[in-house]
Amino acid sequence: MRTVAAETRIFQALADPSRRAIFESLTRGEAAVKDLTARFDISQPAVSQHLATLKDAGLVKGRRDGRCVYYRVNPSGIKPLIDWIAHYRAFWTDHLGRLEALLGRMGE
Amino acid sequence: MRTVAAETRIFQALADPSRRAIFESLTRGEAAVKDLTARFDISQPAVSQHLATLKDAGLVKGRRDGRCVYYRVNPSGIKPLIDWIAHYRAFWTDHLGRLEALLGRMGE
DNA sequence: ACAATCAATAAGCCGTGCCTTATATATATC
DNA sequence: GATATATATAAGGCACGGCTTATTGATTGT
Repeated sequence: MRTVAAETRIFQALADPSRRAIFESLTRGEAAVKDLTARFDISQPAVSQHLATLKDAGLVKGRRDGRCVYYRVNPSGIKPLIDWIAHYRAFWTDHLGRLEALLGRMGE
Repeated sequence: MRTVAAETRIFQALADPSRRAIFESLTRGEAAVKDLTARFDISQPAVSQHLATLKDAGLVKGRRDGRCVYYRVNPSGIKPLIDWIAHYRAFWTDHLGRLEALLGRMGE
């Protein structure tokens, strides 16, 4: 088994629409596997497998509470992704305005 | 054939290590297919296929000059990716410091 | 026109990815 | 302890992705 770069795991994890939808759903708040299974039109094992992939990429974390396992976004998980983009900042300096506006909103 | 979201195409395009390496190589400057073929240990058709995928995702652009076709990064190509990340900014506010530093460097 | 160079396309192989159903494991309840 | 609920794992099917070699297309030069 080969070691895979963090960026590769993150890009691969977010490349699948179903998995990205699950991740986006979790950004709206913590949710149990059964909640996500109810939300999407795929089987419970499929949801668990997607969550395992997201967890392996460091994008989410799981917490068991009784019978349920609640998943939530790991805020620092997308750091490698941000770092990767920042590394090629020379190519998106034209987005500077957008970023400044973003920083402004974040200061509120 | 199904329509695929822009973010999906971008994530999928950057998920493959070889393809991401080609993209990163292009951030160092324009290059012809033959240059990239010499740089990486894959066949010329493989390089062309990767470039087609990157182009389809809007990440690169091609320009023919004589027999050679030169590819370069499309600066606005990663905008959907930045927008996607920004949409979940609530989860990376802890990276604010890094971003501010980044903006500082970009102002130089 | 012919030959040489560069790139794209075609066809096929093979591994991987995502889904399913079936089963196992863990926890709670009766 | 037995049953029910919640999740994870196992196994298999099937499509897709990335690579190869072979070929075609485009451009240049002799």
